[in-house]
Amino acid sequence: MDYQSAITALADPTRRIIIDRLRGGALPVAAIAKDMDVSRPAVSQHLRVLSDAGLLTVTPSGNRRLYAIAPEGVDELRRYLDTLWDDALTAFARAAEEKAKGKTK
Amino acid sequence: MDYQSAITALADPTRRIIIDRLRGGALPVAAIAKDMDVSRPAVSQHLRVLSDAGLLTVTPSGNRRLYAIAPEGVDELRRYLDTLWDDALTAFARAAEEKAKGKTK
DNA sequence: ACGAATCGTAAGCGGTGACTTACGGTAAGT
DNA sequence: ACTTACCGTAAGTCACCGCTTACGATTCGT
Repeated sequence: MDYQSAITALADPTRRIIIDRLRGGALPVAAIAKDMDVSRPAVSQHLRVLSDAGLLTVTPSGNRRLYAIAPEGVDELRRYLDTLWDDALTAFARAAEEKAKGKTK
Repeated sequence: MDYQSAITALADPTRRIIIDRLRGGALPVAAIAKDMDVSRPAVSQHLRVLSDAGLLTVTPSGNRRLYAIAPEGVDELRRYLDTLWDDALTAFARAAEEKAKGKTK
């Protein structure tokens, strides 16, 4: 369960832009860095972080390297948030119930 | 759609610990900061960030202030990750399909 | 009314992280 | 073979963020 590094990776705005650019499918580094307000090496560093977090897959294709979103990595985050959401809901429901009981007493 | 501040807030390890302590229900600041490796003011600052991100609700109760997880804030993150997950899956499937077609040709 | 408890905020400091420039390495084009 | 394109990495700088200490405000207890 390495959702920790995944959420840390997604905390950076630039990295979220990169992720958004990869929603349509795999892209090489140059295409990702095109028309972005940071340099290409900066994008490479971000891709490194995202890959280490398990959010991206890298497939060398001749001269270039194709980066794509790894569904499994995203799913880890999803599962963490699901448990958090469940606990929050049950706690919320119990608090409302106890508050109602306190009112009537 | 303020999932941006929510994911930034959850990026900090100390804030995730705070969130975990609130899974069972609402707690005052002193109870949250108890047996934690940071000072109470630090916890207050983190609670501030989490509240601003919409992840916590604050209800003043006399002398103390009760913090609880806000299900709606968590849900925003969930929805963001759901769309990301969907896009990642469709992109993954299409990539596999095109790769198969390339093989047969 | 006075002291204690609970909590938020201000000021200041230190460390981490994001960025740029510069460079090296590999593959493709001619 | 030589040049060009694509990409990762190293070194260095700088702003931001998390932490502590100190202080002030509000509320409870007696």
